[in-house]
Amino acid sequence: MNKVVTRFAPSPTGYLHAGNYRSAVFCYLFAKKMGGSFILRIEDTDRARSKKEYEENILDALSWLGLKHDHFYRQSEQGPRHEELLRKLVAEDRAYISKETPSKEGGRTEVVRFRNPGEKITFTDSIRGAITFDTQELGDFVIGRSLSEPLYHFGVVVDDMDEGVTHVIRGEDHIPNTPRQILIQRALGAPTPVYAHLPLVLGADRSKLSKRLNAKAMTEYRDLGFIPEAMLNYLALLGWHPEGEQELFSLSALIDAFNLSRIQKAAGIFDEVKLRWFNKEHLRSLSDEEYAQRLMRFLESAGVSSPAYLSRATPILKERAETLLEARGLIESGECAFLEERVPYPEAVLLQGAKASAEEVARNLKKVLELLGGVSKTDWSAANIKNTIFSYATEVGKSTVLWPLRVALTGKERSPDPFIASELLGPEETLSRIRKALEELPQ
RNA sequence: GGCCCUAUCGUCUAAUGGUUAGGACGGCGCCCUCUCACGGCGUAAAUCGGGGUUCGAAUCCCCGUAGGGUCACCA
Repeated sequence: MNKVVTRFAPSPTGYLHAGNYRSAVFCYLFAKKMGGSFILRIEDTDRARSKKEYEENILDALSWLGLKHDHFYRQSEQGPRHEELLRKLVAEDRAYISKETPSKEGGRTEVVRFRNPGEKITFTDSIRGAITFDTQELGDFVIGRSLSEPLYHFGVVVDDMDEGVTHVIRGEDHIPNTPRQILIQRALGAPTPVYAHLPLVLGADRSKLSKRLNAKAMTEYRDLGFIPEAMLNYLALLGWHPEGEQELFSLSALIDAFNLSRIQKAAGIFDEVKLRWFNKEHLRSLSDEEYAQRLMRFLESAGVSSPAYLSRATPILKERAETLLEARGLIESGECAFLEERVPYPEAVLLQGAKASAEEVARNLKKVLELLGGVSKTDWSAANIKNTIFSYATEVGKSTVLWPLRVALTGKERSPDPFIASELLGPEETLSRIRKALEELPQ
């Protein structure tokens, strides 16, 4: 069997949405699973609508997702080849120059039409099985505006042939295009690739994903603080399911598990809520260092400066934010500011949740100070701190110890627990803030 | 409208003739807990309808119905 070659062939006439990239994901996974190669082909034969900006966005999104192409083509650069084959078809009378009365603005008086033999075409779709069309009703469709201006169907067939594409994996909306393309293949003597038409990705309202109405550009998700691992994982599982119940996959695990036979036939809805779950999970599986790095880059690209305490805040952020944007929100709202400097608080807050007198709280904080003094600086971890304090706290009433301790450290009614706060603050700062709290209490 | 595709909890899906129809997200409830968050446990929730075939149908066939796609000198 020939080496597998798949291609993702978007046209740069707008920002691509999740459905488009889901096709790219499947093409990529299948090619890599089979040890084959993955082609990126920009279909820019419509010079009027194609824009460099959109092409760059596609490249940007694909590289963000980690889908590296093995070959890159720009359809507009195949002009001479397309013209050569278009002329060949005309010479063989499989196509002809047709006189037209332009039906709309800018219409030509001459176009190239395919001489349609009008036979029934049956092809086997790897996802849906046999599909039959009667191509009679297609008529002699147009394949070129002129001999030097090929149209979509012709360009696709020539390029797939020349690039050695063996598997065409694309959206279901291309099913009706397939018989025309097979007709052109036969006229050209080109092989017919294996077709796999993917179910569509729908918006929350069950309508087709549309850039204007309900779909974000892929790069917008990056700006919203989603990480590529999560997006890739989510996209792969939208319309495909591996054996077993595992849901969290890395790119290489996806390649390993992927196959065409477990692809869904029915359309699926793009659900941002589930995407958020994947994002949270993948964010958590990052090391603290990696997490801090990504968040720093995220803040930088948004023009926000990273606070000095950012890397220490990671454990807190990981627990509380599902996206990098939420992490940014926590930083900006001062959620972790206590790591930077002591946050002042009214005395009432210190006592509020303790439900105890100032004298009792002072006594407890002194005791905590004494206990913590016995913890070695090299063993200064949340677990050790908890062990050290907990039995005393339990004995005298947890809320009378832990609440004021936590407020002394974080200055807030609601915050991370005092153990993790102590760890992140370090021994000197922790002890100093407890002393400070004691000074402010009536003796 | 013609042609084509599809149909399991709200959503993503498992079960390829025999299961109390399973899992995940979300929802709800309980627990954990000094607060907030995290987490743990539990729970409600589905085979579009009607006919066949079969001892037996979510699964196979037919007919409906519903949804979607497509019918360009766009891709």
